[in-house]
Amino acid sequence: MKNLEVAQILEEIADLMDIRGSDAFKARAYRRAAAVIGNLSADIAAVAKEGGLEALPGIGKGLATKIDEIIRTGTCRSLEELKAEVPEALRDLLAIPGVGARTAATLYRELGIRTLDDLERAARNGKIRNIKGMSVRTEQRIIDGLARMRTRGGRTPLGIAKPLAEELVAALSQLSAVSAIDIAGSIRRRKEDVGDIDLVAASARPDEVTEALCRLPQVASVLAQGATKVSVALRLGCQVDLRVVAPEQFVTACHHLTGSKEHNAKLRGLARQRGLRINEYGLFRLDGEESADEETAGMLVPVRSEAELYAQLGMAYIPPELREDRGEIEAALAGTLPRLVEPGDIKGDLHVHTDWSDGKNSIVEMAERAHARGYEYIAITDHSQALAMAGGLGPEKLAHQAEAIAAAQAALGDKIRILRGIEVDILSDGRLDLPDEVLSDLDVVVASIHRGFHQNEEQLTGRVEAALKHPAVDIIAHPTGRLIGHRDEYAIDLERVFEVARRTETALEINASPDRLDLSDVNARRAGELGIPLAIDTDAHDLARLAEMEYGVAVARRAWRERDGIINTWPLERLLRYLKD
DNA sequence: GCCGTTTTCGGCCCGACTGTTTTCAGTCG
Repeated sequence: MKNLEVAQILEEIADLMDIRGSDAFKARAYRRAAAVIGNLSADIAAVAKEGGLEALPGIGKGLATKIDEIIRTGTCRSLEELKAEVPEALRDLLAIPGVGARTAATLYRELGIRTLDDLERAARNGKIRNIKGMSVRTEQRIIDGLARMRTRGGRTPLGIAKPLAEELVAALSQLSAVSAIDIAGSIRRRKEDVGDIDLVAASARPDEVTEALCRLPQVASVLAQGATKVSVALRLGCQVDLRVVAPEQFVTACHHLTGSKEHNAKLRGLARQRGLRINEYGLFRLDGEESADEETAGMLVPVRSEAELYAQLGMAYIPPELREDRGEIEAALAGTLPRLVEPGDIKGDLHVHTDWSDGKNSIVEMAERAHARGYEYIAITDHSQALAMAGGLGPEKLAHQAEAIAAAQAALGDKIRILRGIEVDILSDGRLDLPDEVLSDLDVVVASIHRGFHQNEEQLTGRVEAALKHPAVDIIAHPTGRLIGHRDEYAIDLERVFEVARRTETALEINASPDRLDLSDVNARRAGELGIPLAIDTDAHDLARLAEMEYGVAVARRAWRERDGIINTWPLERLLRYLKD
């Protein structure tokens, strides 16, 4: 039983409790435990075996017993009892923005709605508006929310899919039958969410490899199994396709299965013009004659790497993140591909939280970890006072924090520079949540919106515009407010934001949290092309999430960005000059 | 259900916003 699976079961219990109307604090305790286990680096089953569950924060006698039961049996009595009382399918309704536990319970009680289909039918037939406390507008919001969920349907966020894929690769690479194995598909291209996990293995004994995958503990069921290809469903609800090829076919198979489909199609057309043919089994010279549909027809042109493959087609190597047929093939032919920013270029993180607001770790801990990651600097940017629920800082607390930062700096010496910052709320009227003289005293001011999402486009854009024009503001964080698979961008005129950001030379953030990735690849590309400085920040609330920088860098790469356009690749001196201006 | 110790019971990040209401429940972060 994996940590994430245990966490999901605890989440399920909490959701069902909320719908049932149990004590909200009890449900919260389950959620807290789920989060603790989900973020745990140690294996929960091992912890349980050693009797260490109760040592974990938020887990006492009661939960420890239940977690034990879950690890042993895959479920627990209280979950089964809840399921008998509350239709499990009601949980799906919670995914709709604006529908919480109470609404879900009401919909079930009043209209017998259990599933998303039930809900849609009721909404379209105008049944919702008749419920006390609901209206035509509520009905419309539900219809809109449903439509959005459907288009997202079944996709897994990169932040979940990639670690899962890596786990499978680690397991399968142990096999003696496997000479090479790698992740392909949209995970390798670092798309923000993926339809399934694609793996490619090289082996002379393919059936041993496909068999091994089917037997992995993560696998719930086998969907299809052939000689060299197998599809399985994971217990976490994600599909995996594994393709096994001969070792000499590994490079071209990886390339083929990395895609995208559109990129490959264009590449194959180009190859054909040059008398070549590409498929998953290799690169072949056609020698004038069309020798039927035999896969291996023509003469094999050996390629030892993808770079060689692209070279054979007369173009520069195209990194996976660019393979979307968004102009990369033309650029590679012309030799004008950008030199993409790399994880190693990042010299600091300019948006992180500590235990001064809603973060988990101390200033020193965050700075130490940033140093361990090889950074030159880190900006401490806790929330401002308007976010009371996150323990936001007012002027006084901020002044105290300045002392703590100075002390941390003294303790760390010249290992890393700790910058004093704030993530200041852009209030509903566009003012900032702290006085100008407080903001101007800081090294880094990150401004962002945390409330009033439902304002109209004029209002929201106006707020961001006002923040951009504020002389103290250096970076606008998560500019569109989206949460991947959960909440759309709010109504904001990005073109206008870009125009003002360009004029004021204010940086826009690529928020690296896999929940956000905001700006998105497409928006970041547009911003970068306009010459707007970008900052890739993790918004980390604990040590582990500082590592999510890789996802932000991936977005920047998918956005065709080079190092120089990212302000936190700059050396400290240059960054400080920029922040001062 | 967890936690602390000024409390083994009674708190539990808590305020803003929204929409539907005439005083507030539900949702969100």
